[in-house]
Parts: sequence; structure tokens; C-alpha cells
Amino acid sequence: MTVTLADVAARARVSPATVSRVLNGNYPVAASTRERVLRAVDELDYVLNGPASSLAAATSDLVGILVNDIADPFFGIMAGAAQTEIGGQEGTGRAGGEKLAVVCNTGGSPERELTYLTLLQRQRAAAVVLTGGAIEDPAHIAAMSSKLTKLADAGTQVVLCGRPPLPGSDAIVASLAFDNRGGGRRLTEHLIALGHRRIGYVAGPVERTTTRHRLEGHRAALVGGGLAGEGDTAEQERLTVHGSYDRRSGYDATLELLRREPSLTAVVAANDTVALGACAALRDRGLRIPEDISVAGFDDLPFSIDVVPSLTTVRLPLFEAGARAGRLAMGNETPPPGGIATIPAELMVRGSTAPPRA
Amino acid sequence: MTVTLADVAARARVSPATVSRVLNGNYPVAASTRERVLRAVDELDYVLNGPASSLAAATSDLVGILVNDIADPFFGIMAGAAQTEIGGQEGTGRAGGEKLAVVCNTGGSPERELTYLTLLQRQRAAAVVLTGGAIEDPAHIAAMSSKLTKLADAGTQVVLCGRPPLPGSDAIVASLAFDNRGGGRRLTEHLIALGHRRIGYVAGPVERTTTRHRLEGHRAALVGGGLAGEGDTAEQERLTVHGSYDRRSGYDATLELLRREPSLTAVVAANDTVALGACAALRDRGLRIPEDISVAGFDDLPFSIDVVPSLTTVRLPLFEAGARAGRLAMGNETPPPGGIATIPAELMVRGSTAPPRA
DNA sequence: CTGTTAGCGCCTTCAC
DNA sequence: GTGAAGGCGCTAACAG
Repeated sequence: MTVTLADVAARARVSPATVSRVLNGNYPVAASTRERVLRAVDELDYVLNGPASSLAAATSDLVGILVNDIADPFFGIMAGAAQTEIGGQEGTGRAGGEKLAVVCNTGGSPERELTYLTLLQRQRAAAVVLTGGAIEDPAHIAAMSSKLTKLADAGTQVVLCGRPPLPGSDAIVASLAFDNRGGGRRLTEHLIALGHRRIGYVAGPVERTTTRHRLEGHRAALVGGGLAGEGDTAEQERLTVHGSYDRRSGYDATLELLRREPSLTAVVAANDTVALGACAALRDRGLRIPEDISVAGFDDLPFSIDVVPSLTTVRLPLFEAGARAGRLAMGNETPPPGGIATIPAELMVRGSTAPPRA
Repeated sequence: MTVTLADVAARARVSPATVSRVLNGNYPVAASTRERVLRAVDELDYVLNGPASSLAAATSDLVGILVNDIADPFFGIMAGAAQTEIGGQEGTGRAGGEKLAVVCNTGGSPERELTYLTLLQRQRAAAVVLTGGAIEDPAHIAAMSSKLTKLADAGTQVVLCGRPPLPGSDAIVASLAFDNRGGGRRLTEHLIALGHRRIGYVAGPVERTTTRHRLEGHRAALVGGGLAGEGDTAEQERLTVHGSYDRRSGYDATLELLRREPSLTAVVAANDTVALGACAALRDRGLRIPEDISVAGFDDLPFSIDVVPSLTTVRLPLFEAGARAGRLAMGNETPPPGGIATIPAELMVRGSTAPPRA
């Protein structure tokens, strides 16, 4: 019924081993033989049996890319770039030694993250790329650290992209972390320089590295600008509302901030999507941006330049980072010293921020 | 080195066959035995060897979801929904009989689409979901049809989501097609009803079903409204510019339309992202939306309600469609009659369209 | 450069 | 309800 290597070998009048060698291309084979084999492959319409191949070779061509939210371009851009580096190059037409780069959507759930890693471990994945912020729950960190170490020990290349290094797992190829703290700090410094003094912050979900780092940067700027004392947490908490990384959360949190402090002159959002929600809430309250109140985001997603007014934000080189992670996973780039690289974040000043009303 | 089924069997003092039966749960096993086996699995930290398992059973737990552009929420929403239905349910903690739902990014390239299908075929994927518009090149249609038939024959469930049925492959489980034609038609009828007479159209890439159907709907409305004769193609072509489904294309195409016809009173875009680019171009030309010119999109992506003015568009139930495709792929939903369902598109009138200036 | 020989780790009839 | 044995299709040493 289904065509096997042996069938191809018989038709090409060679041994199965030779067919295997031709297909994998890692071995010298006479041109004429190769020719004959490839013809037989085409004639019989042979497709390699992946599982059998992986079993015998003890490796597979599967590469997993984990994302927190596949509907969020933040992840889509990184994943797409990584996938291009991993699976896009060859194109023999017959699907030769290509990797199968696939993205897995955890939905931000720690359980699903671990489940996906187990599934990939089960498939003996060649590499795994973890994108986006990590969850900071100690139990989950321990579980992840242990799981990733096992994966690495089994020969899977593990790369972190947009995620800080995981304590305890040094078997990881590399960790590319965004400078969320620095970006957050420069963003709020920009607002302070404009003259803002009452700045609300719409934070992401608690227990995520991304959330914490951006917030830390924000507060460092506050302290640096003399707007808050080192230990002045009560007031800082009052002007911070946590939510998820979506529009709705930005909308609701902004209304809450306004309730807590009606004289706010600026709102900083955890990311651009949240900023969009914040803008909508402010408009619904009859406030003009930036005349009455300034708004800023983070990430510089493609739409940020198109909204009106265009969004002041912090640009993260998502595509470049994803591509680099892909190359690292494939061993096509030497890891940074210590396996850790910090990727700079650039402040983009646009129309949504302006000096506060006098 | 690596723990195998036999190791677990030895520790649990049973035969490998019994362990296999416990793990797959498709066979009666005494509760006490099962208990013992599961304990041994945990103690040894055993992870099933996927390739070996797939080889022996001649099936795998891999499910592929193909998308044209992973950075586009249009696909992200559908893929995320499908993935939830496919891989999200169980959660035994030990990763039991779960499917590995993965998304593959073709980048809109026909070659990569076929390559991914071959790769999934090679893995003996349990199911494949193809999302989004198809390419209409005859050679590619033939290749796809042949490939999908082979996949289906090999036992892979094939589902189309947001893609019209493929002629020649009836082995496909189901095809969920969006009513792009109807949606496009209603959208343009809305503009005509408002009084618009000179309407530009920013189309998607040629040779894509989505592009063609939406454009056909648009032109049907034009003809129905008496704005164009049946065969009046020259004028229709003049007011149509093709591009890709991204913001940049919307920007450029809109400038081109304005060049061809400065007295345009409305621009219809192939999708919301393109509409965003169109808006930017119009603003850069000093035109106000909707006072000077109306703009409409398609898809109703989440951001569409947040842009200013909010975008008139056509809502597609992306999440529901993706979820349904996922269930169909898993055999958890009975296919529609004939394997074909048309999913309705709903006109959403918002702030970006208004009557033309008098 | 090419053929031969063993498994890779698991599932699945068949017996018991 | 459980064990024993064969084979899934391929690759990786070895020879030659």
C-alpha cells in the first residue's frame, strides 16, 4: 500500500542504505546512482517515513517555537522570523533535509507551556525556542528549569527569545532578553521631561518578567525624577493597575486610574495593544490626546504608527530578535558571551505625548 | 541513558506490553497494576518516545495548522481557536494522549505551503487544517489537490477553514468558507446607499480566492447600484489597485488611486490592515475621514474598533470558525452536509464611512 | 562508493 | 487481565 524505502531501492536497483544516503545527502554517492534513485523516488511518489527515520537516527527535524499568544503580532513577528530562519532556506521542491518549524500557542498558561515542552520532548525535537516573558511563580520556574535541562541533555537546542535567562539551567544555548527595564525607564523619563507629574501606569499581568521589568523601569524613572521616594510604594501602587496584555484590560484599567486620580496628565501602558484600549477609554471620557492627557505604549507594533495620534512607544526589534533566535537554534550563529544577550529598546517619540496643560 | 518502556516495565514488575496499555489507555488493565505502572513512570521520569510510538502504531499525534501570515491576527485568531480545540482539553499533567497542535507559517508562498504539507505527510500527521485564502494558479491547485488527496488517503483528516472547497479533492473532511463575496457586496452597497459614486478599491494580491471573491462582491454592488455596466471592465480596473495584505500596500495603493481619480469619495480596502494604510495615506494628503472621504475595511480585527474614526468593516467570526475547524479535524463535530459550509459575514457600520460632501 | 546486518522503542496480534 | 514475540521503516556501523 504505502511506498517504503525498500520499494525505491528495488526500483532503482540499489540497496536501501544507498537510497537513505541519497535522501539524507550526508554521504558520498555516485552521481549516476543518485540520479537513478531520485528518479525512482519521483516515479513512486515516495515520502520518507518521519517517525521511522527519527527512531533510527534518534533525532527529528521538528523545531518548536512557543508563544504566549498567537493572535498577538508581538509573538507573530518573532515566531515568523524564527520560522523563516529555521525552515525557509532550502526548497529543493522534494522537501529534503528541511526542518519542520512549528509554533505552539501556550495562551500564557504555565501548564500548557510545560505540556508543550513534554510533547516536543516526546518528539525528540531538534530545537525549542521560547518567546516572550516568563512566569515568575517559583514552582513553575523550577519545573521549567528542570524540563529545559532535560531537553538540553537529550540534545535539543534550547533558545530563549525576549525572555530573561532561567536560573539553574545553563544547558541552554542562549537567551536573548529585551531591555524592558531600560526602555520603560526612558519612556517615563521622556514624560517627566515634558513636565508630567501625575502619571498612571497600566501594567501587564503580575508574575511575568516582562511586566515586572517594564514597571521597574517606570518606577526607576519616577524616583530619578524626584516624583517618588525610594520606598514610596503606597503612592506608586495607587497609580498602577494590573491587567492582561489586551485592549480590554487597557480600557478598564484606565478608567480605574482616572477614578483613583482624576488629575492624571499621562498614562503609560504595558504595551501598544493596552495603550489602544487606554486611548479608547480616555476618549470615551471626553479627553483629547495629547492635549488633555498623554499616552504611551511599548513594543512599537506595526499599527502604532497608524493610530491617531501616532503612538509614542518603545521599539523592540522583534523581527531581528526572532531571526537571531532561529539561527541560534539551528547552530547558524555563535551564541553571545555567556549565552546571554540584552537587546536594546529604542524610545520612539510620536504624537500621543505632549507637555501637560498649564 | 534514556529511559524506555522496558525500564518502566521492569520497575513496575510487569511486561512492556502492559505499560503500553496503561499509557494508551485503550485496553483493560487492573487498577492496581495501572497504579504501579504510573508510579514507575513518575519515578523514572519516563517520556514516551514519539517516533517509536508513531512508527509502531502508524499514526502520530501531530496536527498541523497552516497559515499564510503568522504575524497577522486574522490568522492568529483562527489558529489559536483551532489549537485550543485540538490540544487544549485534557491536561493530565503527564501529557497523556494529547495531540500536538502546531501552526506552520507559509508566508503566502505556494512552495512553502506544499513543503509544509509534505513535511506533515512525512510525520504522518493526524490532521491538517488549512486556513485563509488559496492561491488560484492552476498548477498549484492541481498540486494541492493531489497532495491533499494523498494525505487524506493516508488517514490524515484535512479541514479547510476560511478557504473555499478545492476542486478534485473530495476526501477532505470539510471546508468552511467565509462569505467574502456577500460581505464585499453589502459593504459597497452601504457606500452606494450613502451616496458615493466614485469608489476606489484597494485589492489584495491577485490569484487569491479571498481577493477575488471580495472584489467580485464589490463589483456586483457597483453593477447593482447602476455605477457600472456588466462589462464595464476598463473603468472598474482603473479604480482598482492590487497589493499585498499589509499596511504598506494600503498606503501606496491609495496614493495611486488618488492619482488616477482625485475626486474619489470613498476607498474600500481588501482588509482592515490595508484600510489602516489607506487612512494614513489619506491623512498625509490632508483629507479628513469621513468628512472628505470614507474608508472601509474587511475582517473586523480587534483594533478596528479602536482606530479613529472607528472602521466600518465586515465582521468575520474568525474565532468561531477556527474552533469549528479544530473540532472537525478531531472528529468532534459532524461535518456540514456535502462537507461544505459557508460562514456568514456581517456588515459593521462605524465612523469611517459617511455621506460624501455635497 | 555500495551492500549487509543489526537494531532504534514501541504496539499489537496471539496465547495463556 | 497479562506476557511473549514479531515487525513497523529506517539508519548506522561494518565490510567489501
